[in-house]
Amino acid sequence: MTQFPEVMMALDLGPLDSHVGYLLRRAQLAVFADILPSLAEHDVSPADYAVLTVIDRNPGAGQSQVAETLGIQKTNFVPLIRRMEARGLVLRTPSARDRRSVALTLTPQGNALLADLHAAAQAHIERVRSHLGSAEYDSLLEPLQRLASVSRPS
Amino acid sequence: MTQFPEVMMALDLGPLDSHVGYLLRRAQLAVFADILPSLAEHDVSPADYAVLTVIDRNPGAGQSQVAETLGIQKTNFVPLIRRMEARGLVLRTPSARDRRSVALTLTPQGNALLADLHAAAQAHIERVRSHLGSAEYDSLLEPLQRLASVSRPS
DNA sequence: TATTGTTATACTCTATAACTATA
DNA sequence: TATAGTTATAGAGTATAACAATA
Repeated sequence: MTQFPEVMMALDLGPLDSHVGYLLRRAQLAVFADILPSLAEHDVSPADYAVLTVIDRNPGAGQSQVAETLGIQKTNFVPLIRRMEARGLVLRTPSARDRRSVALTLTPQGNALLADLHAAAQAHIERVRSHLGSAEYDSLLEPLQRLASVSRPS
Repeated sequence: MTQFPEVMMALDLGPLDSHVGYLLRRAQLAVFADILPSLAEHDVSPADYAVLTVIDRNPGAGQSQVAETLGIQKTNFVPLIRRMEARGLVLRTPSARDRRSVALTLTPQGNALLADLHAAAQAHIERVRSHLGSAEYDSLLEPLQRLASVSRPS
């Protein structure tokens, strides 16, 4: 016979426990919770990390291009990138061939910080990978890429 | 799920294109974007839908119990549940055996609305499923459940 | 002492409108 | 006309502190 548990009994989620949207949301929060402290040590948000990564891989790209790639509105991108410039992580240089746009590049400090962030991210990914098991982890990436590619801005 | 045309040349995402956290985030936004309009027609948020579902499956559960199950802080749960009560979707009855707590149940209107929401959710899930293919979709749920269960409150 | 529900509040994220200077 | 960047602002969503009533 089952006895009443001392801790609170979890409630029934019903159809939510196999709802892809609900599961994606909770899984994303759990995964972010794992890497958040490592990023916070460097005073960096997940969005900051993504921006630094994209600038590193696309030096000279314009603000709106970087913002749109990451699904960040250009209007919300301004304070984010300005803060990084103020921290000496990013260089904003007026483009010569299109004087409306600002070309983004990493400073040496930005590059050094990004190296630390990549290391932290790799350790984080290994934790997630070993939590799931390599096979299950690997099988996860492709479908997520297919879903993620839908949300690309027009 | 409708695919948006790509106007601009996409920048290189570097390691982000296989970063589980980044992919989970973008995938979650894409999937939510698909169901959001259907829910909005009923003036319901994803959180609202989840709350109604859990109350339906656990009639008489207390506020904090429902909130904690869904990872919502009890303090943020108050305006949410009060709005549902005001809309006539939820009944908040003082518990007899613990006069601190408020037992939650659905009204007939809440039940009727939830039926519509479940239908919309089912149609949404079918869109996602056919976008990914059944096999890939099915292979996605278990790892997501494993990840999502990490964030369950202790 | 601990827990349930509550208020007030602040902070982050995200969204919209409107502007400028360039193209 | 359209685009890159900007400002101001409003709305969500989420977080903490503190409290009253009850256990």
